[in-house]
Amino acid sequence: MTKKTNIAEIARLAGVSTATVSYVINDVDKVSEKTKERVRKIMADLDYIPSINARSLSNGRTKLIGVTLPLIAPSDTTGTLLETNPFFAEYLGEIHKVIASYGYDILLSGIQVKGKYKNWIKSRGLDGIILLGSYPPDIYEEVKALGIPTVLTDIYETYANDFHSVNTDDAEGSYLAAKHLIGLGHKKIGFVGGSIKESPIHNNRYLGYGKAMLEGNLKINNDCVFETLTTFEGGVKFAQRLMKEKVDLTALVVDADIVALGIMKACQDAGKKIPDELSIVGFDDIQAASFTSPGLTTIRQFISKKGEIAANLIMKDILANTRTTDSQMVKSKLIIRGSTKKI
Amino acid sequence: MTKKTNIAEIARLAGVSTATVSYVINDVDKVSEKTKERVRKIMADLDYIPSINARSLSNGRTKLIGVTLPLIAPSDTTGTLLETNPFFAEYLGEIHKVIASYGYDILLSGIQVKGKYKNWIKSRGLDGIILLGSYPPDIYEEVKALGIPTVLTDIYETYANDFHSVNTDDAEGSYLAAKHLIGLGHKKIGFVGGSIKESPIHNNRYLGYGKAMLEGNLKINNDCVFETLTTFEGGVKFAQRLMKEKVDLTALVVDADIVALGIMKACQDAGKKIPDELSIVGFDDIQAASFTSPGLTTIRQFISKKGEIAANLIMKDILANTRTTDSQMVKSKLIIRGSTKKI
DNA sequence: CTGAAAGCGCTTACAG
DNA sequence: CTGAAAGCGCTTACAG
Repeated sequence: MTKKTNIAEIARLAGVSTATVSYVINDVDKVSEKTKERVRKIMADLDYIPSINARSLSNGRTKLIGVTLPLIAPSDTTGTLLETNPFFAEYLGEIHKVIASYGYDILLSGIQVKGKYKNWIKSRGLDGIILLGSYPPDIYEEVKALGIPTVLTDIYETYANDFHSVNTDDAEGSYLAAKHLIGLGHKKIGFVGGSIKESPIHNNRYLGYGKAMLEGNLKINNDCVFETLTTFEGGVKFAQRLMKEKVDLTALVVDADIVALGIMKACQDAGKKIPDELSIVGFDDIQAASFTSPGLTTIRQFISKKGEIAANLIMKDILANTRTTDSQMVKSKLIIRGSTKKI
Repeated sequence: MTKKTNIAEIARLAGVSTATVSYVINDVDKVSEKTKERVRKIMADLDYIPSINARSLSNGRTKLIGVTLPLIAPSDTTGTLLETNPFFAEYLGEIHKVIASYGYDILLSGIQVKGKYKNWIKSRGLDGIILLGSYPPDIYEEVKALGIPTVLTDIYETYANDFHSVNTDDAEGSYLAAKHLIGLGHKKIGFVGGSIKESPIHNNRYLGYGKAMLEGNLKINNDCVFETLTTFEGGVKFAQRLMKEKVDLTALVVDADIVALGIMKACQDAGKKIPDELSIVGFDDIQAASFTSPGLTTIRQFISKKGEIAANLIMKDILANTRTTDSQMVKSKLIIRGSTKKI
């Protein structure tokens, strides 16, 4: 490895000061076109690339944005999360795409220990952070104290108002799902969701379903609302219970594709035909929703749209050095495949 | 925001020099236990966290590792890649897990323009890079010139010898797949793979299949070896052709799950029963392989194992400041689900 | 065991 | 339009 060329060497070769070289690098309008040319030529010849690191130290910007994933179970890692939930990968990728166009990079992390997270942000000098999913409330206090641009994703809690936030219109999504089933003539429609009482997201999805049922003059009782873990296994177990208890439903609004796929698989493995004996609508439109036969009718979340919005919100604050708090809602859309049928 | 406390302030408060504080931070064995205690106490009280950035500038280590994804099509982004190929997400996550335990972080990138990639590495001062998948040959020249620890993944080409490399035993994998089918009594077994001639990975998978066929005294002719795009759509199109041309095969060794899933879906949608009319074995064991009904019999790649190895190889070189070139091969394993059946 | 000081590679008022 | 110099927050020989 040849010794790294630095700004001093460029300055020496160009016969100017390091300040002037710096101005050229940053395209500060203080240097004559002639000098600029000369300096640029030398930089190109020496294949000189300024160190972002050194720049950060003097101007206080690292051009680094932290993206944080919710490690809930002790066994969760950023790996298992990225692997099992396609949402994160797509969101992450879209953020990367936007911020890379500004010369920014992403630093990935999960949150394990509370204080450690804050220290990580400080030690790396992150310019901003984007949080995916929800965390223990005190995390938000910590983040707020940091005072850096922050975007929250899929958070409905009140502290969302202290930051930028990006959401999917969850209620509208399951409303569309239920409406679709009602339009197909279904009357006994169940709802399957994650912890409805504790998670505002799941609760909103439940409310959208409820609204559609109400409009359709259909009854909701305790026998048609179910809670499961939001995993494939959760869906499998639910379906097994459903079949065993012979619950009398012709259709299901499921608030996550991963669960809907589990239900579908368990039913099919047991010989229960989808959609002939049971219509199913999912939520998310993950890639695998189109892999099954029949394909899963679902509510598409425009994840990349959300990622793009999140990235732009944070870049706006970083570049303008402001601390605004926008809240944006992204529409969802019904995608009809083969898992739903007229009754 | 309160003003950032720095090492000078700690030194002042503790009545020592900044050098001493630095020694305490780095746990250099030069300071008396008593002084250490005092300094540590003050650091804790002030919630002081050293800037990695500043440290990097003086010691030359950024504690940053670049992970690079192969953007092949012009429309590829890190996002679409992470989303459509679960391999990347899992690999990335596992690397993250390992290096995070050393206080390192990951910087993500795709390779679009050649020179830009090199400049990115230089400007960020990355301590090492891990490349997933294959790239145009000149990229390897560039990377080599950089002289930083580098790990290649799934590369068989000769330049792999200049770096660390991690591979799956591809040939063994499809050998196991074909053996399984032969054991079930199949004789007319086809192979479906990506560009067999151009990609050593696909070629190796093809060779494994060939070896098993040979051992089983089964014929391979041009009518039973097929090339497709390694995408879900590629699988769908192949299956449609297969059914239209009424190719006389009872089983398929497919060299990627994503393709196998496309084949299965197209067959099922057309009323062709899996595994009754056609047995299928995939390769990879992506998450969706267990979502379908029947589940996909496949060859599991131990992706997280590969990620762990890659991360450890690079950390070893970084910490010891060496440039070694190990080459590691990870075994694969047959996972039997419902897509294969005795004939 | 502890400190003074140079250095890492930049930026940025300030002066001219 | 250009430069001298201080500063960003650390580390690290070197000296004692």
